[in-house]
Amino acid sequence: MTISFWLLDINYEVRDDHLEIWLWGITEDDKRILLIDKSFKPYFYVVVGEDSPKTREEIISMLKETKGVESCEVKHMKRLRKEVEAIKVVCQTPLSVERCVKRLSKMRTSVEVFEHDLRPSAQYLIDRDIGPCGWYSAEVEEISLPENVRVDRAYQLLQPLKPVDRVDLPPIRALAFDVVAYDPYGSPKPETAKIVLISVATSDGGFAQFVCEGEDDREVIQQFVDYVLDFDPDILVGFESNRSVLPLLSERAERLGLKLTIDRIEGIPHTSVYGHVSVTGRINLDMRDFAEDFIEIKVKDLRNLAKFLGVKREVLSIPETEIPKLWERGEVEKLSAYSRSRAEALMDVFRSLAEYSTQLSHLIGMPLDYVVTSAVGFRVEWFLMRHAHRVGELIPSRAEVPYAPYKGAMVLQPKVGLHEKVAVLDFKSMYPNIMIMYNVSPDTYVPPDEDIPDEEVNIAPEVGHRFLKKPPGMYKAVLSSLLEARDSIRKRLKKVPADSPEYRVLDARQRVVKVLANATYGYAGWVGARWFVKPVAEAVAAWGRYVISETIKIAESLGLQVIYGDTDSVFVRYDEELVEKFCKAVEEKLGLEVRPETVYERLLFTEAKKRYAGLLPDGSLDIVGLEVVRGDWAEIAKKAQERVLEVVLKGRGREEAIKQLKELVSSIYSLEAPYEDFIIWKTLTMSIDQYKVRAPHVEVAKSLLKSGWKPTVGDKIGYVVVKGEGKLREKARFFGWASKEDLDLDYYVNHQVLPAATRVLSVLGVSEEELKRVVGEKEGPKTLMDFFQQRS
DNA sequence: GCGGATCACTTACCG
DNA sequence: ACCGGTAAGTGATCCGCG
Repeated sequence: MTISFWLLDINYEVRDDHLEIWLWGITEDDKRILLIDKSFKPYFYVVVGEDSPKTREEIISMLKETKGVESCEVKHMKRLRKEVEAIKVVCQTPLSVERCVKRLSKMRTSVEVFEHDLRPSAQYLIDRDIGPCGWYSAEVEEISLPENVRVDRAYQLLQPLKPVDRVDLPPIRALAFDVVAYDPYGSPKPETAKIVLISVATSDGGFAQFVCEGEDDREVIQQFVDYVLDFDPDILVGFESNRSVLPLLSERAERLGLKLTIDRIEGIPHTSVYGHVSVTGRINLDMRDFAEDFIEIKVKDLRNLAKFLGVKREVLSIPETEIPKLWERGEVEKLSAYSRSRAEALMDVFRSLAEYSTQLSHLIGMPLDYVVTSAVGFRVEWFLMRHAHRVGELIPSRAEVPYAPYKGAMVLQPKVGLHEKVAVLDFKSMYPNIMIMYNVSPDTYVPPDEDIPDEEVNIAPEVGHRFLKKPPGMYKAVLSSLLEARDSIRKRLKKVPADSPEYRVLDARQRVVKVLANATYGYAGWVGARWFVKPVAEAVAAWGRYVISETIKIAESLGLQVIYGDTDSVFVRYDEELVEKFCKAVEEKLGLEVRPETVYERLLFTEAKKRYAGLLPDGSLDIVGLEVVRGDWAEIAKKAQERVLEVVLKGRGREEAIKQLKELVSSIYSLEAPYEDFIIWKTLTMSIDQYKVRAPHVEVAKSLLKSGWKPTVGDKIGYVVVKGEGKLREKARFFGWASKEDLDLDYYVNHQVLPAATRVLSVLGVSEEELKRVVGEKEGPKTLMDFFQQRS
């Protein structure tokens, strides 16, 4: 029989020394199914070196007598530019693959192995060219449900899956959950914590809450498990569920003698690659991981993510350190409202990202939960591996390569000052297009020791690396398809209102494709990449520098004054006619498309590169690189700088800017400004003991650690600076442990507000000393007496 | 032993 | 666990100084 379904998840099982691929799907008529494919065997390739003391035949016979090897077959493959004869070694299980590779390495013979480090489910998806989150039809035979498997029906797959041409989503059931834990000693630890509250919101509008009433949290956890099994979600939606929530729940359950059987095989969640928690048969999505894709969100909490995605619902916020206090005081209602708002917001967040994430998974071909968790480099690599497989290119195994820096992009020194009417001319996807145009790729690179006529290669400027003009390399093929995908998304984008959440999601999606295309260059220079070839990255950067310097020459020859430039853009005095002429000339001479992306009414440059602010025609400000857009400055300083910028760019003069700054400073000294505006947020990028200097946020993290909290790598530490003697690090306090009255206001004025404001005002000739003097003056009426004195 | 100059470390940004 | 280029603050260290 033939069935049609949407592929949700994939995993593998080894039964009686044989591999089974398990495909979890959703059918059109809302049934959950499991398809078992017993036809797939894990495999790897061996290429025998020319200098190998052992012949290919000897190696084949050695492999054939290794336990678990099914077959060895010599296949004609490609390895970079060369045609090679590779032994395809098909094994019974991943374990037998491992065994073979170990034997080969012991032989001390010159062989290269390929694909031995791909997990079976990954190899299956690549081998069969299947992308998760898409529709497929399958020839199947219904079988009885395997033991403990919780689906409507199970099948054995008889023939390879065939893709079905439809893009809609099936009726996905999603369950969002929020967990509140109580630990008298700080961060919830399995030994001392108890789960006191779990809120659950479902895609059909359901809501439930389980509150701890007894001695321990046994019942709460059991109620949650029962609810999950009863609702039977396809997707579990959580926040920080990978890093903390699910591990905590699992361990608590274990300690209580319970099993957190929330998957579809009556097993328990298990941590797999990249710290992701797998729940077999379902997709476990941690919305915290999504936040990483949105660079606009500085402090990546649920509230900010929801806000960014246009979620209307209010997300209540309680600092982590307050939760134990509330529970101890019996303020369950507060906690319950807080948790409910989070679960429901999570559901909303999921709704607004469902389309985006599934498209991403399908486009890259990675399972949904991995694609969200994985770093950009792995997404690029996955995409490349699928392409390689299609064209018979061997996928290299990951190797350890030492770090090798190289020269990157060119950045011009900006012309300091306030400029009128400035156009920014951007190259459209410069690096990808350079790679396409000059066919720069690992499989087109010609090493220096090879003899080849000059007319057959493109030679990179400065560095001299050579790349075959023909045939097209991997990067050219892959990038062309990505750029096309982006264009089609952008066409859809134009049909959607610009202020709708849908617009933002589509926009994010096209950005992901763009990021993926742009990351291909970064991938090429990443030492961890399977296809790391330094000359590829080096050549692309060199061509980039060539292109931008030629572009500057063209601009200047046309009489356009270049004010600034960075990597793939030039800033020029705007002149409609000249700019048009310029774009044409660049395209003609360099073969790359350049376009005026924005025209600023006014633009301010300090002497620093990568930092400027411009006034757009619609009256809004575009601020780049300055403190306003940085997440590690106190809000109060950012506000001050933004105000000053607005006044200056809108031409209201430096006196007005200084006046507004004075107002702001006095609002600091009078304690009118809200406490949150004084918090400085900095990321803990290493574990605490790895730091070589005692930075303020690290000292604060240490103090948190002392009182039982466990700040972990990646956490944003929020601190304020309080009155007192000594170094800054001695005056930094966790924001939850200080109040307005403790703040060292002079620090904020002299080290936050004034430097940020001076950065801008110095362009207009105001020095920090002058500003300090002016701002420090007594301003405005303070008392009745002052008031009358001023008027007289 | 002190205080400014310089270096090193750290974070976050740009494209 | 994507690249190099860049700014900027704070801590750590250097160095002259009778």
